Amino acid sequence: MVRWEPGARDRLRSAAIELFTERGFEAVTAAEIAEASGLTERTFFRHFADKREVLFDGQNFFQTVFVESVAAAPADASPVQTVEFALHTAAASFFPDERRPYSRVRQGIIDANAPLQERESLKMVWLSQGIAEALQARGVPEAQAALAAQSGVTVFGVAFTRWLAPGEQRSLPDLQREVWDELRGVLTP
Amino acid sequence: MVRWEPGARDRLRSAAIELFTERGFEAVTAAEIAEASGLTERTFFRHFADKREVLFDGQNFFQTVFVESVAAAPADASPVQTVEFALHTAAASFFPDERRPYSRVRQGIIDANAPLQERESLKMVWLSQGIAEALQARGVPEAQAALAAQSGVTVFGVAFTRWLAPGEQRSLPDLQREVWDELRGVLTP
DNA sequence: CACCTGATGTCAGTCGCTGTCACCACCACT
DNA sequence: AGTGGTGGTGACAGCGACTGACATCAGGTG
Repeated sequence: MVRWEPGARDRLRSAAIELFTERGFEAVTAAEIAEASGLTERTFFRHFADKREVLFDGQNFFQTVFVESVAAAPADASPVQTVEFALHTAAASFFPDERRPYSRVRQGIIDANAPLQERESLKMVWLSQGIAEALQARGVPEAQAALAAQSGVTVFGVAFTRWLAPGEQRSLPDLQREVWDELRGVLTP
Repeated sequence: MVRWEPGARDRLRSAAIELFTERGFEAVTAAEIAEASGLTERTFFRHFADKREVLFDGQNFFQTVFVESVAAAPADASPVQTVEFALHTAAASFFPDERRPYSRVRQGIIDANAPLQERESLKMVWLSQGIAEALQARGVPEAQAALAAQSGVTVFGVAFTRWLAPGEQRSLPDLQREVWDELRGVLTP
């Protein structure tokens, strides 16, 4: 026997997604998510810093993979090539095609609620800053690092949206390659 | 004689900035801002959708100028040239050098508080979306529009940060031209 | 067996924010 | 002059997000 049912965090997360899908983010209280998981509101806030974070804590792991992949890129790669490599690596490991249905559900919840979009956009800023720092650790000057990192986040954002589009079959890394080419084409006419 | 003291909105905004600067965003309640303005908390929330918005409602005007400048760009300009033109126009009219001290104070408040950074990053997303829509209205395909718009927001962000740096003397439009060149250099080695 | 540890429950409290109703100058119209 | 509409405001009650403080309780450790 165990002290408590294990996996409280996971139970809270899946209960939250289920309830948000049914009734929308705003119409669900933290206490309800906790109750649906057999826990109390106070315990919910011990696992997640706030109600929105229950949808975003996985993103921290993605950022970790991304930043580590920057450090693992070939030493002779240019800043942008480094970001391309890291973005490809992180996307391939974190967003396999099996994850697409879950990502669509999650994105549907976010797209329906402005406060969730705020959190999402801030996480993208942090991702960009994390990549820029990792580039600087490789000796890239700050200005180039910030621009290469932000371009990588731009490409990720556009490619990710395309990946979630109904009927889309291509993998996220494939779409990222496509968007990189489009970005270069747009900026150099 | 007037019914009420006019300029309630402006009084709330300047009282808020003063209090935030003294004690930080979190340590100031909406009721205190209202009281310092000779109003009630309820009236504060009639003028601003939430406590953070008191620092961001001016940004809506910037976006309006930006989007209208996209429509006013020369008809033969490429998507990126259109964004460059609009960014230059909006920055010149909305961020003259006289505004730099105020912008520094405001940015200092935002940089010290994560929820404010969330709002700021969401406004940048909206700005990007607004520009992309204006480009599409000019006949630019969606994919190119999104990438050109997002690149413009990237350039604005980097240039704006540089504009606020201590000792920086150059104008925001000048810095934006510089960053555009850097971005092209980073992406096309 | 006593003690420590860590996840949880309980409770009270603050603050952001909202709905509702009343008030009260000013304005327009008759 | 009277009548009614309008819009900014005050007063009040209430909900939900979040926090601090303290108690509980089962398991591991010595």
